[in-house]
Amino acid sequence: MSAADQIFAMLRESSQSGAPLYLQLRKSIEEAVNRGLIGPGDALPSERDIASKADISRVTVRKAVQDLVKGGILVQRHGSGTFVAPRMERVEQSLSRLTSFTEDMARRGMSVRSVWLDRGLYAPSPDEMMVLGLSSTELVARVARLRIANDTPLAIERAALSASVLPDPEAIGSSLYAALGTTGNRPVRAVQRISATNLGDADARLLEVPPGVAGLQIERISYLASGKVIEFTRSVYRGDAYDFVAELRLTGPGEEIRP
Amino acid sequence: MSAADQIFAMLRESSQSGAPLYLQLRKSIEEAVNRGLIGPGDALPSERDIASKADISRVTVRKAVQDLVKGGILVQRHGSGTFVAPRMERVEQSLSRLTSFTEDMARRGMSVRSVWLDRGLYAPSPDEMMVLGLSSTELVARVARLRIANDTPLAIERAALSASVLPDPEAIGSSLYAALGTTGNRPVRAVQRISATNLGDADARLLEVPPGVAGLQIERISYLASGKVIEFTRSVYRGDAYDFVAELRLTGPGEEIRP
DNA sequence: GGCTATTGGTATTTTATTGGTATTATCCCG
DNA sequence: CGGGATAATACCAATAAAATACCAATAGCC
Repeated sequence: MSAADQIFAMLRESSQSGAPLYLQLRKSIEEAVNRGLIGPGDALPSERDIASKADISRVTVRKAVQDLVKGGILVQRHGSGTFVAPRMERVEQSLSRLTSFTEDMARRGMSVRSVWLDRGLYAPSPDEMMVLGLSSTELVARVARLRIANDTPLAIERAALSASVLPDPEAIGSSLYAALGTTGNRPVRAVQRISATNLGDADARLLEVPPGVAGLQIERISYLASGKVIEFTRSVYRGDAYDFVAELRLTGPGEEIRP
Repeated sequence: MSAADQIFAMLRESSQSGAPLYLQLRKSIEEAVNRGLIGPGDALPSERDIASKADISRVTVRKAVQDLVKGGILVQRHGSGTFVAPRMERVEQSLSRLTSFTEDMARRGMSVRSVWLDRGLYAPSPDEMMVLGLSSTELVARVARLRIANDTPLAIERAALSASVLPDPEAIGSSLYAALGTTGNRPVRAVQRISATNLGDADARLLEVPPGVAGLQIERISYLASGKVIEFTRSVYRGDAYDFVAELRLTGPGEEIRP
């Protein structure tokens, strides 16, 4: 059975799903590539061949193929054909996003849980008054938790918010942002600072590592659409067990595709 | 059980409560999002589908959905569907910006200079052969330098490239990327990994800090348009004197949903 | 070298499905 | 009795999915 036939076989299997045709086809091709049925440099059948064999329109085939070209999985050459892109390593698209802790860990197949270290209303510290724009008569809501993946403590998150946007810290569910969303106080922008620090005694004990071990420290200030500061967060991640991955892209001229 | 079914299951559970229908539905959807049963970018069933399955009017469904849209939890696109709102995403940062140590420091008003630690052609290590796709007969170009701002050593950068793209490491001027650009080997994409590490003896001595101090470690793999790996870099920054700032923002609707 | 079949590239249109809106009926509570 | 919240009906408008027809570049043959 030829590699091309494998695509059609997979396509027939999924033909009951009710999903859009181009999505089914895209998935079939993607799988054929991922399983190595067709390797880098191999040619796909022509768009017209795929269309007639699968009994769908060529434009629909094209839509599927185009998506994969945009994703860097396939390469097309006018007048020549469509080929599997000759790359050695494909980057998951999710890497381009700075994901939340829970999402990120779930993607790595880890079970995640949190332990509350602190949840309550306090008189604000001078720092908090300044960053959050509070007066000395207002209160600050502090939320701190230990994040645990597969029974290994990975991070300590400490957030400070104005009590006016989070009057009842005890009522937070699993997501702080979801709780803010229901009251219409959703942040739309944030500035984040990543640095390295040696863990202090208290934090090291919580993270179950010796004091002095390197940790990633992330400070974040979140803003509402109005520009008002809504949240200040300082998190510390165990340096040996967690790291941040980012994908960068250069845009502009010179993006010609290799012959 | 599909994510959509989860919503209906929760809805049935609460159907005895006597609360208004749209409140029950709103809560069901909210919980499904908070628990991660449906993640950012995922589509909800159409309003008509929800209405018929839950056996309530579409306007009632709409009332519930609208509340969540106002709260920023969901996003609707006319003619397209209802989706879970995207979370904060990283603002695109140009490759040159992150790598250009010189520029970054100049912006902070510091004088910058570099000291070459190593520049030459070597037989590749197994790691380098694998990442760069070299055979054992090819050579690898290694470039290492100590970056100094205001007479304080701040970072050690070690890069490895195929000798075919950088035949003469000695000829590099101030910018590695400029040297690559002139030979047509400009990277268009890079994947970068940020983590924390305790500095070893050698690196600590170069950076003039005690051994064991926390450092930011950045590993980067750069790709050409063809997908070929062109460069592998590992840099260590002094954690106490340098940090990375990233701006995040909430992207609006209209982005491509998971290819 | 030039012709031609074959390849990908593009514009336009049709149709089904989606969210958006105005109007009306109903219930509860003061 | 009225006012607000709740819910249902019927219709409008935007979008995406898919098909048709045609344009343009490449490869390969003569």
